[in-house]
Amino acid sequence: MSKTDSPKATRERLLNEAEALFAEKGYEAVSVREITTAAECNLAAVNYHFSSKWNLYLEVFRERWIPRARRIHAAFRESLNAKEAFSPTDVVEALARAFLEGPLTDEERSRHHQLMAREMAKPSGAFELLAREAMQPFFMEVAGMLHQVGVGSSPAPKDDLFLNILSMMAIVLFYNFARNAVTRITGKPYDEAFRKGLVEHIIRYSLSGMGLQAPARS
Amino acid sequence: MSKTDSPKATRERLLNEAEALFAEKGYEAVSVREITTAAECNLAAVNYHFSSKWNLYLEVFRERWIPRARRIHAAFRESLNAKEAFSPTDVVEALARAFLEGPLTDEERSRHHQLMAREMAKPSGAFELLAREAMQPFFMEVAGMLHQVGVGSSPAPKDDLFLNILSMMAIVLFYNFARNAVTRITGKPYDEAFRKGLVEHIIRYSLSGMGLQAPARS
DNA sequence: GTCTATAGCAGGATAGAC
DNA sequence: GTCTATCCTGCTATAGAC
Repeated sequence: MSKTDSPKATRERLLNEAEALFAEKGYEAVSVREITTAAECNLAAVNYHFSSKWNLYLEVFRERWIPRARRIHAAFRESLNAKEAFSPTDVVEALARAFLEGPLTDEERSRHHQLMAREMAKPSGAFELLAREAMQPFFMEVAGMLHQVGVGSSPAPKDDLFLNILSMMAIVLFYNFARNAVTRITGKPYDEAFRKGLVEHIIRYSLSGMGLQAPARS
Repeated sequence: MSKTDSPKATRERLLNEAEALFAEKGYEAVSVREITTAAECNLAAVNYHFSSKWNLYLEVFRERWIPRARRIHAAFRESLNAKEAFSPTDVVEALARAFLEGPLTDEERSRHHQLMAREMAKPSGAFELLAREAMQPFFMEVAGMLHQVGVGSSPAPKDDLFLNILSMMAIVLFYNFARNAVTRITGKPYDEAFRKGLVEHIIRYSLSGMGLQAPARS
């Protein structure tokens, strides 16, 4: 890349390519050479801009993952604030839509959940960041909302509410990080049409799972 | 290890330690040196017994993962065969119990699902094996059973049945491969008591999600 | 800020003694 | 079957020219 590109261009390209590669293959499976080649810059650029491969990884979470999580959370809140009052059903639907057809492009969604799944499988330094700054607070916020509107009040313990939300998130995560497997098993391509059907499925499944709606069919 | 150990001992130890390490860290993050140290044998043993690190990885699936999957599937069938007739509810419950309190030890369960999650996130040569030999046939078997007893018949399309089963599997997978994250978020240790509660939760959530049971509370 | 060149080390694999 | 010794490749990281 020529020096006439905007000054931060290299750093930004490195973050982009690094995120894509880390999401796809995992930290150890990606080499600095691979990243700098993809970013069309020199091998030494990673150490210049981020001082180490490991810190580049952390920076991907700080500068890309967390802001994106916040965008999703903001989309969720907005769609609820658009209503004057909301029901538990509204919360679940807003949640599913924010994560599955919210502000992200499809590729961003895939990356986002792949990185998340990898950190959940084997938490590294990045997981603490991710949990503290995004997951934990958002999880509590949603739990509070649902509790306030009557889900998870007695006789159902709050523990149950936690598991209900977790299970819904588990489904959202799964369909995003395991796209290859889903395609292989269902035999259907993971395209726009499939994703649309998924959103409906997940909303219905989660609502019923949480006991918020009578089964659609008996 | 002394030469007086049974002849296959080294090979078996290698498979055991390799599986544990691959499950915990992923293929690339584990070195042959790490495996042979854990197995208390010589560095060259991997190449002697398995010819390459990659083939050791595949062998872990062939000789450990697939047989274990079959044990789970067998436990599932047995618990249904014990009944003279079974309902859709029985199928879901048998499914959950086979995977969550079936024939595996807790550590085996963790390994099993970690390896599975890794292959689903980024399928390698092992995924094709795993899908063809275990997941795909079992998935079809369960779908057939549920369809036969009336789930997923019209007006609900069979596609919906597929997603219903997938989502249940997604939840089972999640709670096993993301134990650290679950513990971090819920604040509860992933112990025997927690697991018992999980089984009940997953059965209830999945049954309702599939529209098989009225919500337990309204 | 970007490059080349290279240090320094860890990785997988193999040859050959025992 | 198991070991030691070693090859060679690829890795991260850094020094220093431009």
